[in-house]
Amino acid sequence: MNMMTVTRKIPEHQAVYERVRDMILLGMFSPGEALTIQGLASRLEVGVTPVREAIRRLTAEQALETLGNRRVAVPEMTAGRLEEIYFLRMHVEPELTQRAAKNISSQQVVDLREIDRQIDEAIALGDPEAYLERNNLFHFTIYRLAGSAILFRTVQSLWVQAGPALRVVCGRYGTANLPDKHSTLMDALERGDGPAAAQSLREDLEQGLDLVRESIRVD
Amino acid sequence: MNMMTVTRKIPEHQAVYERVRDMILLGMFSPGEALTIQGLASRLEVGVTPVREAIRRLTAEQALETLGNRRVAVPEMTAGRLEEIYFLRMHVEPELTQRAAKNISSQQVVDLREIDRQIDEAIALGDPEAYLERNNLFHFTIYRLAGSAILFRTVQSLWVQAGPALRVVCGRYGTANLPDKHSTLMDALERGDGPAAAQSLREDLEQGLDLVRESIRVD
DNA sequence: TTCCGGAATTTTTGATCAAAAGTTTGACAA
DNA sequence: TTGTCAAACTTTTGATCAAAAATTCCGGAA
Repeated sequence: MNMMTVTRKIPEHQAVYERVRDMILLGMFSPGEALTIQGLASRLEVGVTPVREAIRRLTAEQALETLGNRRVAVPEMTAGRLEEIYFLRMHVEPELTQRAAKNISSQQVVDLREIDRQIDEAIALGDPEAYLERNNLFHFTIYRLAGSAILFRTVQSLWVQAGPALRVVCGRYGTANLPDKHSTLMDALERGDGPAAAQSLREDLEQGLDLVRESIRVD
Repeated sequence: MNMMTVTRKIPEHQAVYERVRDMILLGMFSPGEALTIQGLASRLEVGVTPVREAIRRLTAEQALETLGNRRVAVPEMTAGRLEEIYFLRMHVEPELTQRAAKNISSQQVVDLREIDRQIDEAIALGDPEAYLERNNLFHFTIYRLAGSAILFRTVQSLWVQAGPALRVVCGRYGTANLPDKHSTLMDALERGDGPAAAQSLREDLEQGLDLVRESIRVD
């Protein structure tokens, strides 16, 4: 048995997985960009073995696609892929939000409002990096409160898949007209009104979808 | 360029991944059972490296869970997990079925009817292995026709997660009262009636869910 | 020029080894 | 008997190497 609650040192492959996933999530690779194991290994200054394992996880999550010839790449966003991703998001994320509304504390609402303030700040400053990072934190803070591990990880995978395309949108149109349905969402969460929270989220998603759709059409 | 369509030799880690996934899918491990990399490697008569990569993919798909202490195990089925899995299945699988209804050919309907006959045979013979294998083939043959890669892989992951619990159900109650909503489903597919096909599938899923719910409650 | 073929280079893949981490066993004390 | 502790054993992990596979590069033919 293990008496103390020890801070377990996480394995390198796990750390590498998280780093690369966050890099994809924040759009640090362009859609279509090919990744090499060795390239990542030298870039991240780690051995090649942990990178291999991280890559396998990311391909399993469809964050990367295998190119047949033993290579992996960030998938190109197509209209079909986009619709599939948002089909799922549109079903799962409102549900998670609704579940979160049952569990949220008033302190957590305060914290969320602070994160939302930082989002608005990032939009005002035109800082897409910060926007994506804070927006991600905002939503996943809520989703974690739902206490639904399987739905949570499914949504995580969907965000990673959408990440590169989202980044392109921000780069192309700037942060000026990015959606902010967050205040009505938080009002609903504060009252513990699950259905209303879910509805706000649907609208938030719909807005995001429209932006990406537009950006796809242009290509 | 590559003129000929060559039969590319798949890497070992890919083959191992598929083998272990199918083993989980067919319930060859019990819920809660711990798996070791070395154990799998010697059991499958392969090296340890490919097994490691396969394990990473399977944990990413939530087919296996990491036990904190660097070990992996087949997750125990809980009421909460079950509801989450079926929440997703209930949204995604009818959609895939509906999409498939648009694309299916009459020859493919004939093939499906043959698979369904084999399912009935397996039920009659009380052969859970064959039942699970053929039932899997039946549904995924349909899902593949939808031509929706992301939804397809999401459902694949959900089936692997449900696999061990399904196997327990078959083992406990036998194959006698297993659902067969397949004939109405195929009639709908044959007419290209997407909504009706989706509805049959919902009923099929509901029946399966009830069975597993029952088996969880007993534990 | 463009296209083809093959050498040179790079990358992936799987085995193997040593170190780190985790589990089991068994002796010994209470 | 029960509980504790350390030694023995097993497993995971990450680096490294050789072989296989893929890509790039380059010279020569059309």
